[in-house]
Amino acid sequence: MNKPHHHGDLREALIQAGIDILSEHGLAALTLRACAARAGVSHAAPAHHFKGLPGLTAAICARGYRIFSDLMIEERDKVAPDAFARLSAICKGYLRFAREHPALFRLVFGTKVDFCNDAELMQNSAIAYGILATGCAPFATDEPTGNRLEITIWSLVHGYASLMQNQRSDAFDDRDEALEFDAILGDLNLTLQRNYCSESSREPLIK
Amino acid sequence: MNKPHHHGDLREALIQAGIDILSEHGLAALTLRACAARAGVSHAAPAHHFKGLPGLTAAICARGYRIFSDLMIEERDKVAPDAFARLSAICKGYLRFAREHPALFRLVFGTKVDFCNDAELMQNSAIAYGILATGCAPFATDEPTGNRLEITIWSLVHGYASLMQNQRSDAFDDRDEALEFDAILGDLNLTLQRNYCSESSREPLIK
DNA sequence: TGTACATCAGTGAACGCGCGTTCACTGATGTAC
DNA sequence: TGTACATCAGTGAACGCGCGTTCACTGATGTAC
Repeated sequence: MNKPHHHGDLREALIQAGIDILSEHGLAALTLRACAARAGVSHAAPAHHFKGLPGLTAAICARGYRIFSDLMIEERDKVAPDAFARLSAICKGYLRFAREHPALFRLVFGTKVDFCNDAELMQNSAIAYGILATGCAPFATDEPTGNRLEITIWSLVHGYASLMQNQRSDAFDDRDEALEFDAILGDLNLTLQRNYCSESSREPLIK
Repeated sequence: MNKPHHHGDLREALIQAGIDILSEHGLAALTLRACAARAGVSHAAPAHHFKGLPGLTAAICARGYRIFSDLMIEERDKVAPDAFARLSAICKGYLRFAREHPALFRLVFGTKVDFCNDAELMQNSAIAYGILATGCAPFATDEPTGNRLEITIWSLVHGYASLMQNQRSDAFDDRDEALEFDAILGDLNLTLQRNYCSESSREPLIK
């Protein structure tokens, strides 16, 4: 049995090949043929297994969300159980995902993948967003302020990650992102603490 | 003279064709051949005129930055000369660009275009970022806080625009973006005003 | 004012490339008996 | 335990498609004289 006809775990091999290709050659290089070649199978194999390119990219995207979640959880569980420290750590994981997996970040937040037809993908993305939402929860007091706070933090960290990745300005050159983002959150800490520490001082947030 | 050999303004026609294609069919549909067909010229014409696809996309990207700047200026000049109102209006223009020109937004902030080889493009992008920076300036007191404040606002509005555009969560369904983002900035107003109104209360921002 | 000529913008046919898809096939797997 | 057979994962050749590029060309423009 030197060359088995059945691969064994073609699915996993193709997903991993896709992740590697994204990492080495970027989003545009993610094709059925490239993944097949990297996994060492014929180029018709992925089309057969995933029912076309959309199926493969959806699977890779789902894996991307798991990597994303793992990074946020890893950072969060490093720090003491203080609400602000934990939120800050989750953001650190978010930024690590953007920095360590730039093409995967673009895939996951891009328009290339149709989410609706893949249950695993929808579930994994919900889990990832849930981690961030849970990190924000201690600071939220009521609707709609609570939801708005979550969106504020999310926008902030996502925008920072995107701009950092695209390097669209000298302002983002050569900086220690994790440290700087911590400082940004530190600036906001004032606002967050108004929600967190005191019930009565809520109304300035609603404006 | 029913069919002149020389087009007259091929450059402008191709750029406009590209903008239209982006708007109607998205980023992936932006090709030399599609732009040529839309502009009514042979498909070799844009390759000839712009020295290949990178040149054409750079020109379209430069135009995108001008549209972007125009929207921010238009909104800014609508409101009274109050620093916070003006900053808020500039952000409104930023969000309008993302909503009204989603594919162009993706082109302008994506990785498809090489900025370094196009002087007009670099200049137009610097102008656009300058508008936002100028809007932030009244709230900045000193370095590095001033620069960090600019990055905070920029990240916030950019992240909000990106997430809104990608609709990656129910949290972004069916909302009045301009209104909500105003509320978000309103939440931050507290922090901004600490910088703006009072010189002495500066140090909590540095943390 | 008119003629000759250089320039050059845009043409259209041809090329090679990588892509996703299709399809008859092969050979390993696993079940029924 | 052994045999027959259905299933199905992966093969490899072929296909058509749209892409960017190339290149000899055509015809309008504008300048020199």
